[in-house]
Amino acid sequence: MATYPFQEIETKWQKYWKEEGTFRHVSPEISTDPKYYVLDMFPYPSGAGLHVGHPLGYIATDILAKYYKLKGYNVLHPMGFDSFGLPAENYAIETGTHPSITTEKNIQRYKEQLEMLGLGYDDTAEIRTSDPSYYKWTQWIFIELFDCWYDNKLQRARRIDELVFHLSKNGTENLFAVTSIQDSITADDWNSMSEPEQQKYLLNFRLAYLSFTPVNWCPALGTVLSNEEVKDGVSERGGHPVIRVPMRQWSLRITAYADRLLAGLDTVEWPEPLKEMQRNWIGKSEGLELAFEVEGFNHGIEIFTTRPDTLFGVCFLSLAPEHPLALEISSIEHKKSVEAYIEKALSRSERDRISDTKELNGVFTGVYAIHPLNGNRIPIWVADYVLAGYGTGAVMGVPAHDDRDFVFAKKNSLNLKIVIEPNKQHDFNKGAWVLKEGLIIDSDFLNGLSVEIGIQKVIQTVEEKGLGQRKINFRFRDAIFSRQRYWGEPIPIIYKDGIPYAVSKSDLPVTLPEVISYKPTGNGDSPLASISDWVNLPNGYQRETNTMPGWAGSSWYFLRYPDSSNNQFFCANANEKYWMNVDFYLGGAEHAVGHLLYARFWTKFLYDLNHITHQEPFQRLFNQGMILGYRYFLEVDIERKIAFNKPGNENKIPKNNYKKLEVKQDFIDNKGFFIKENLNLLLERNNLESLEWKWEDSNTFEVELGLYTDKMSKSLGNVVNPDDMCKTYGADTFRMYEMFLGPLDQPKPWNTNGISGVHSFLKRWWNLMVDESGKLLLTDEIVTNEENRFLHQLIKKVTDDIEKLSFNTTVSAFMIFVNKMNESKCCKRLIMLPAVICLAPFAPHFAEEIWMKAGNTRSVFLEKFPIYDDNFLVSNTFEYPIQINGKTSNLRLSFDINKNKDEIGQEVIKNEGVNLLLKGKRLLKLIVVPGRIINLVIE
RNA sequence: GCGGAUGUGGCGUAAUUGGUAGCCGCGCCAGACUUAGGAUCUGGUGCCGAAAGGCGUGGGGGUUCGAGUCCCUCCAUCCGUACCA
Repeated sequence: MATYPFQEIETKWQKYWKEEGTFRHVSPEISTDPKYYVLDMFPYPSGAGLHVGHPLGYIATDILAKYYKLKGYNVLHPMGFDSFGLPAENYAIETGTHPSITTEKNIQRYKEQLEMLGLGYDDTAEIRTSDPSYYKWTQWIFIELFDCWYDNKLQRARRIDELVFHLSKNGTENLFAVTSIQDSITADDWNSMSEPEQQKYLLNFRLAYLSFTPVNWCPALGTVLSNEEVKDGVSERGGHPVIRVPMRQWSLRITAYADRLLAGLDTVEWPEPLKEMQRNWIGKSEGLELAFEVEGFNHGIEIFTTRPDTLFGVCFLSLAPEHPLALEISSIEHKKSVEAYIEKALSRSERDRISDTKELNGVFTGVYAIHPLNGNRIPIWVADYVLAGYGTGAVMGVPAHDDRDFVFAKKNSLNLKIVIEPNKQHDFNKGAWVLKEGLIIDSDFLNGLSVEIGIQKVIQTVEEKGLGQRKINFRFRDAIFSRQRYWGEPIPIIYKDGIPYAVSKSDLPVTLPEVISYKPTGNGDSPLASISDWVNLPNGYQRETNTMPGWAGSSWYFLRYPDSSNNQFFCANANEKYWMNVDFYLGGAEHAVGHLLYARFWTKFLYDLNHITHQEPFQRLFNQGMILGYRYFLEVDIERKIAFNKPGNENKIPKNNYKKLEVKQDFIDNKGFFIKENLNLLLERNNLESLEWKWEDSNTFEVELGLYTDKMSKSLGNVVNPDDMCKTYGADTFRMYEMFLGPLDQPKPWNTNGISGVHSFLKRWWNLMVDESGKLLLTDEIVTNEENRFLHQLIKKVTDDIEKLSFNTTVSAFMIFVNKMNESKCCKRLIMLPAVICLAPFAPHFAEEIWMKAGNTRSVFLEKFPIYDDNFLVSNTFEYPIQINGKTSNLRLSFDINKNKDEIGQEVIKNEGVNLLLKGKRLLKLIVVPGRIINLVIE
């Protein structure tokens, strides 16, 4: 029997494709074909190399790319590396190795692995974010952001020049700009400002701006993080605590684009849950902003509410600890306690804040506000459940109709006033009535109105009286853009007397200088700050020493691939117009609110400046499910010193006695059972006394372990590499097996149990077509209708399934096909060669080898994908299952496919077998669904 | 709390979108070839039952001639998010 020489053919064709450039894209100047741009999410080249989870998506996009190529498209399927980032830098801090060296090594390893899998990435398009020829353009885009402001009326970014012109003519009159300040100025005010004053003022408008705001400071990483990089109060990378401290930082005014980021979601084909996550993250809410006067002060406190209908139910006001008026208004006798409270609240870490979200504490300021509509006196409190960064940093407390206000009022013995009539069962001793149902009561001119109408009426009244206005707020914040780290893009800014100016575009890139130490200084300066001859320019100016965050380079990289070596522009217009946007983008859902939001923002911004022609970067997006790793544990009772032979004892023994001991691979035999002799060693590893232990069942030799499934990660030690699999079974088997595992979007634990089945399928196909001497057995015999039907069923299935990304079912369709062909030992040219073309996207080396053996001289990927013919798919009879009252019987009756309902019905009634089934019962109804089923309804 | 997803044999899964539940593969059982098998081939394999037959898509209810699929309700698991006024 011939062996299937996968090792030999895989290296052979990988080399051939590389030399021939088979999978390179064609420039739009030359190509007349439609384009197809497939993209994988940008990987960070980590030192661990690829694990089996990464290729899942890469294989899927590779199949798409190869399929579309066979369909006649000009395909761009590139790969690059998001090569700036913390791991390489942390490694540099530990070892002194320059991050670029580590990064280069890791990239080489990634590339080898990708090639080993037969992934046909276009090597001419490869990019790296840490390459100066790339980050030159990242810096260039930053300068464009610095040079723009956002016009709310035109709903687009405009040049700062135009803003300056407007200010000099009209001041802020008729200016609908997104800005950090509320004050209005006149043209005279503007014109009388000095140059530094003007520049300072303009920072309130620039889309890349410098501001002094509370930021997520991570002492362990020595850097500031964006909201998207903080999870549960700790850093997403490394899990270090994060605290809020005010610092001078670069931010990007992404909030200006909030509405367009929301609206754009309706134009793209993304999974609905992902769109929903972005909508929630942006968090648009409509409400009323209004001012309460403060007794004894001449300025009021602005609050924001989405429930203005409950305005008459206000029992207190709460200010965020950071609120500028919090201390100022406090009465003399309360000043001390307020001060102490604020100090304590501000020094708390984010994690502490989160850990007691149920505890709503606060402190009374000793002063009262005046209700703007009924003149009532309302106590003002300071409370840290009020966030400084949202709305106005102050809220009106309506304990009867808001959960938090209810808890706060109860804790601090404040009043509760009911202004919406709840349903009868509701008990105000137990909680607030928060539903927007019921009629308004005790509220002057609102009495008897519904919530919905009440809201509109209050807003209208308040606006008429000039007390406040309708307002839309967004949950998400401007993105903090500076990092106090070494291994990132330098921010292209220089300071003249403390005022930031953009580096001239002709001086880009601002390259990263060499440093002696990669360590963050810990006082908020980046390592760059210590290189004084880099920082201090000959003309007396200073360079910005912060670097850009990890997401800077990935926010526009998809625009670079179509023209990756252009050094005149980030992407020539013709190339951008032809290739963008990305037809198919595949990656994990973890980028939902970070990368995907920033990339959309930069795309819209570049569109506003006419640099590109598309507003949305990714037309169709798909999230692959994560591949999970297994870890194993053994259950023990530490009190009675018993080890269990089977998992599932958690609830059988007292909680304090129960323990799960993690078992590493070295204590597990090749059937997955625990090796009993290792019990003592395991106990010692877990620092347990190992004497006198017993097995629950000492007679059974096999010990089943419990399973944890979690994300594959180096730290959990559950990572599986594709390398060994590829060596044993070959890349084609590995590719098909990963696809065979199940639907692409479902998370699934990695499990190699089935890989031999996929491998023997390929072997069967090989043996069907190739004899022992390696010669192809193709024949030119006449093809039967049945064989044609099997072939065309296959073509149809593959075509349909690829469009749906249902690759697992495609693999099984190939298996069914080969099983059928094997039954008759069919090796006919007209059947087998089209099937090989179908297989090519999935098992490219296998297909290429057979294709070339068949006497062809150019790659199978230069062929045309076969098209199925419906005429071969239909058979002329259908075997109807016969149901009695909806239950399927054993009886089957064949009828011509073209026979209509009535004809079939007539014959069914006459049929002997049917009458036997009826057992003499009366037939009430006969249902015939042509091509599907026959159902007899009897009494 | 809120939002989303998922639940089908021992396991991974499939089901023409309301029409024969369990395709394909793993595992398991039996057999063939073999010095040997973690190779290959053949047959079997949802569960209960000797069989006839009955039961069966997380649980309960409903719509329908007919429900894995639609509706209501409950449960479990996973993911995201969290004081957003």
